[in-house]
Order: sequence, then structure tokens, then C-alpha cells
Amino acid sequence: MGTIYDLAKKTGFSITTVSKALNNYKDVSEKTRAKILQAAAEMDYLPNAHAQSLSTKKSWAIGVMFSEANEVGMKHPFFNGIIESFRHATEEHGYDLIFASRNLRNRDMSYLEHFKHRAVDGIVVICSDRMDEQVQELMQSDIPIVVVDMDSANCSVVYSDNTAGARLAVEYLYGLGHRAIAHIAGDSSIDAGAARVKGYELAMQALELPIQPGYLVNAGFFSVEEGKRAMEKLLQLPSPPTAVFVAGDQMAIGAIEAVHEHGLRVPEDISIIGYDDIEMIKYITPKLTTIRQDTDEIGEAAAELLIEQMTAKERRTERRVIPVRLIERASCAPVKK
Amino acid sequence: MGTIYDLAKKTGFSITTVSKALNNYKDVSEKTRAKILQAAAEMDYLPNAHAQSLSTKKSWAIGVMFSEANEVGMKHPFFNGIIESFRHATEEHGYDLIFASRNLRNRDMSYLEHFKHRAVDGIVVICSDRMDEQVQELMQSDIPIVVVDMDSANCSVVYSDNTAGARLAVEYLYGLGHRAIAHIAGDSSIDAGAARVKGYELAMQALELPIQPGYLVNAGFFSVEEGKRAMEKLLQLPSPPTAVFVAGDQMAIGAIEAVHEHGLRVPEDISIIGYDDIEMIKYITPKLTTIRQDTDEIGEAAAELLIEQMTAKERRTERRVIPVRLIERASCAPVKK
DNA sequence: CCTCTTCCCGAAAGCGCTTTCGGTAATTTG
DNA sequence: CAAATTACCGAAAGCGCTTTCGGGAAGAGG
Repeated sequence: MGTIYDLAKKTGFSITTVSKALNNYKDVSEKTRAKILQAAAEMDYLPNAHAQSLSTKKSWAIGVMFSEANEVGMKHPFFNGIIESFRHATEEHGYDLIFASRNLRNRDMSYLEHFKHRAVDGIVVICSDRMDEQVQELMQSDIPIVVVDMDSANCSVVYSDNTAGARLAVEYLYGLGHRAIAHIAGDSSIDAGAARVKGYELAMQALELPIQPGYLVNAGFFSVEEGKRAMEKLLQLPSPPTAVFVAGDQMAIGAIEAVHEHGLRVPEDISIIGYDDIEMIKYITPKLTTIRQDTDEIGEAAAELLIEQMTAKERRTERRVIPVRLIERASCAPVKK
Repeated sequence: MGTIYDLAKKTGFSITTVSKALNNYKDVSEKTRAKILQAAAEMDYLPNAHAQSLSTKKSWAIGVMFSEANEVGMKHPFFNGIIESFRHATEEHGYDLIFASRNLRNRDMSYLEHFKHRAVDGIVVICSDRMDEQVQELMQSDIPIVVVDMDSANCSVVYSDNTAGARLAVEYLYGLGHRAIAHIAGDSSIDAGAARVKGYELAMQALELPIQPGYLVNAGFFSVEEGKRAMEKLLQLPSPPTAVFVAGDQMAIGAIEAVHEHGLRVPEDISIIGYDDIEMIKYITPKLTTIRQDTDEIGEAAAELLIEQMTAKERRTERRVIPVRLIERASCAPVKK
């Protein structure tokens, strides 16, 4: 493969000139540049990224901290859409993604430390647990950063318009004639969960619907099982809801399961609307009506916000809220008279 | 953060000694090592990975080439399980994963070139298209490599026991009394597809069942739509099968859809068995019976094979075939009399 | 013909770290 | 007590690249 020294020897120029030719400096004539590029091609020369980073202080690498919760990691059906789109967007600008371990030759270190060690140009955190110490540490560092799916006053963030989405859902159910509308919520320690609760409450208030006791149930961390348990609670109520807005598709799947096991039908007996629009809900029965979060858009926005900071080499803080939209499928129906 | 020079200045020792202390060389006394480590902790010293890699020729990074086909990327429901487990396994040994772009400051380059540029210690390719030029190039390089989900004579590979899995599926259907067993296959250009076809044929032969004309249909690249179309072909046959072994869960989902649209039921009218055991099939109706590929095991095996090579700093070629197993759910039933 | 620009090129320092090879001081051995 | 080990430490070269700065040659201007 060779180094610029080899190129210098081969072409007879100095390594300075070789380096300049390779980097399009203008103080090298076209003729010598051509010779050098030719020689480089002949010997399959490739610059060594480590050497470059060392001397330029730029690594062209983005550190990613990805959903660590409950072992799902890259299997996370919503986040993996975001990271995919983020990857695409950053790739076009020449950045590589590095998934760091917290393990440096035995000694374990924090994500921040590892990212500093690797000298990444920026960081993206896609992880909904704002209370995570590691996340906190990253947000307080001075490395360019963008955080997805949670809010923060002192770093760039991008997330969906969760309250608007929740209102959309409630208003849609209302439009179908429903008045007894419950909400299976995600935990409020997660921004998205809290925002959707807020949207639910605002919408109910705007529609002058009181929230009946027991109609707002916290189902924790968005899993199928938790959604199922939450729905069971609703079904046990003296007067169960005719429609429920579920804060996440996975929980909605669990909710539907609970309804079925209770001998009722969706949507004939109970309407269910989810949130996220993950892949699999197109294949369940009934196909889930949901609020779609635009993962492509989110990933791209995150990339944009981060790249800006990295090229400016300074931390900025900008908030980007991505609109959502209702996807009508088959899990909601007009209320039974 | 500081460098070893700062540490040297602060402690009064030479940078040589500092470096040695940090790297547990034994020709530095306990006393001075303690002082240096102390100082390092005080100034939050972190070694610079680029400098280290430059001088040691070891980057502690693994380049990953991940499913590029049809824009799914990290959303691939089977591969993302593998990469997650692979990540876990390599993390414990101190390796980071780097998802490279093929874009180096405008000029585009191959994956191999990019990986050389980044000086990764090893490469993992998780991507089923063996004909991909990029994959070929990687397999022929001299960097330690492990390839998942396809076979090759000249590099380490790990994949599931696809023929055994196919036989398992066919024998299971046979055991339920089925004799008219069809196979919706993945394209033979993909190793997994070809192996499953082979397993299907072997099993049918062993059971002395002739493969009726039209019973073996190539459905291409494992998508829901292709599976659906394939099933439609089967349903148009003069005597349609009573059971079909589908080479992938996504295709099986499509197949079930086709059956339903045809006014028939699964499994009452037609039994369907899938392959992979991806997350979502637990939530469709009916829950899909399938052959589970152990993504955890595959990822771990791949990690092991690669780490061996990287520590030995030499390319090796070993084949690891991971056993599969039948997961019985609700999409298969005894044949109707 | 001389001076002033402009155009090219290269010396050298620096990025932060590792590792070989000696050398001194302290310790052990005969 | 002299000689031979042993224990510690440091100088220096090297990893592959970038970038500042200065200098020579060629062309422009008077």
C-alpha cells in the first residue's frame, strides 16, 4: 500500500509536495499533481486515517450511543429506522459511525471517555432514557452532539411532535364518535411518554371530555407485555373505554392481545390507535391505525444538526420538532350506538 | 485532557517512563507507577487512540459491512439480531465497531479501501448477496474476516444449518399427515435460499414424496410481497398443496396474506411454516410456526472466529454451522381428511 | 537591465504515542 | 571488597501525515 514517503521516492518530489498534491493545494502545478496522482493510483496508495486524524485533529467519525435499555439494542424497531437514516445522511458527508464499547483494554470507561479517546468529531445519542448517567455526561461535554427523542435546553435535539400526535389521535377517535377515550401511557420519565400524556390531556380538555378515573394508565417502558397488562386494567373498570390511545405500537399490540383474550373484538368493540408506525403492525390483525413518526426525517434532521456543529467545530443548540401524521388502518371504527 | 508530555512534566519522569507506567511495563517501580497513575487520574488523562494505533498498528476497531440490499440496512429484522449479539461479544474484548461509508472526502472508494484506510483489525460482513463485488473484494483481501450467512472456501464463515432446518420443517409437516408439501424458496443466488431448497428436496426424497410440478416456487429475495405472489401461484395450481414450507418469515407473512385473501384459513385449510423466527411473527394471526435461527449464537460464533484471527494477526478459515430448531406455534395443523 | 510579483516546491516541526537499546545506581555474589 | 546482576529509568527513533514558512525560478513591469 505504501506511504507518502514511498510516493515521494517514486516521483522524486518531496513528501510535502506529495501531501499537497493529494490534498488539492493550489501551490502545486498541474503537471506534478498529475504525476503524483498517477503514481498513487499505480501503487494503490491509501492515506492512513490515524495519521491524518492525528495531525489534523479531525477524525471523520461520529460516536453513537444507541439504545441500551433491556438488551434490545439494534433490534429496537423504532430507533433502528432512525439510525439507518442517520447513517445514510452522514455517509454522504464522509463520516463513519463508530459504535463504541465502554471497555478499553479491560479498564472500563464511560462513553464520553471512550469517545474522547477515539477523538470523534461528534456524538449522536439515540436512547430514550434521559436519566442515564452516561447520557447526562455526554450532554454536558463540549463535543458537538445531537440527541434524538428527548428534549434538553443545552444541546441540539430532534424529536417528533408528540403532543400534536397525541391530540391527533384523540381527535380522530372523537371524530369516530368516541367519548370514552382512555390512554395507555409510556412512563413520564421518558420525554416522549410525558409529551403524549400531555397531548392526551390537552385534547380531552379541548373537547370538553373529562378524563374518567382509571382512564390514564401508565404502562411503563413501551413493551408488549406492559401494554397488555395496562389494557387488562382498563377492561376491569366498571365502565371500560370504547377507544384507547396507546402511546406506542408495541404496547398497542399487547393491548389488542388483551382485548382478544377478553373475548372482545378490535375495532368492533374497542378501537385502538397506536404510536410510531413500526414495520410489523402492518401485518397484525387488525392492521393497526397509528400515528407515524417519520424516522427518515428524524435521522436526517439529526445528521444535519450534527454536521453543522462539526464543520463549525463548535457546539450549538438547536431544537427540531418533526411533524407526525395519522395512518389510518383497521383498528379503529365508529363507536357502537 | 493532556498528553503523556504533560504527565511527564507534571510527574518529573520522562515520557518513556510515563508510557511504560500506563502500559504496565514491568521495568518501572511500583512507586513511580503509582505517582504517574495518580497524576493521570488528576488531569483526566486519556490516551489518544489515533496516536496509539499509529505506533502500534492495532486499531481495536472492526469494520462492518452490513446488509445493503433494498435500503433496509439496520432495519433488517434478522441481521440486526446478529449484529447486536456480535457487538456484545466483541465489546467485551475491547473492540469497537465501525460502520464505514464508501465515501472518503468526496472521492468514493470501496469498502475494502475504506477499511484499509481506517486500518481496522478485522472485518465482519453480514450481507446475503455473495455476488456483490464489494463482498468479493473483502473476502479476497488479507485482512482477518468473518462472513455471516454465506459459505466460502477461503474465509471464516458462520451460518445456520439450513438444509437441516429445511428437513426439519418438511418432516414436521409430514408428521402432521401432509403429503402435498410445497416450498416457497428464496433465490438460489443466496446461499441460504439454495441450502433450504436442497434440504426440502432431500427431505421429500427421503420421505418418498415426489415434488409435484409447480410445488417449488422461487420467490426471490425474501420480501413479504414476493412471498404473497408465490403463494398465489400455488393456490392457482390444479391441486394446491395442503402445506407449504416458506424459506423466510417475511415471505411466510405474505403467503398467509394470500391465503386469507383467497378465502381460506391458516392452518385449517393450509399449513404454513416459516424460517428465521423474527420478532414480529409472534404477533401476527395465526402466530407463525417456524424454524428458529439462533441469532445470538451466530453473532457470538462470528465474534469468536474473528477475534481469534485478530489476536493471531493472521487470516484463518474456519466454518461454523449453527444448529436450528423448530418453534411450534399456530400456523400448522394436521391435514384435513 | 533591474526590481517586484507570482508560481512552485521543500525543510522542518509537530500531532501523541510505543519501543528498542543503553546506561546508571543499587543490590547481590564469590 | 571487587565483580556481576538486577532494577529502573530515559534518549531517540519511528508510526504517516499536515502545514507553516521561506526560498528559488520565472515572468511582469519600469
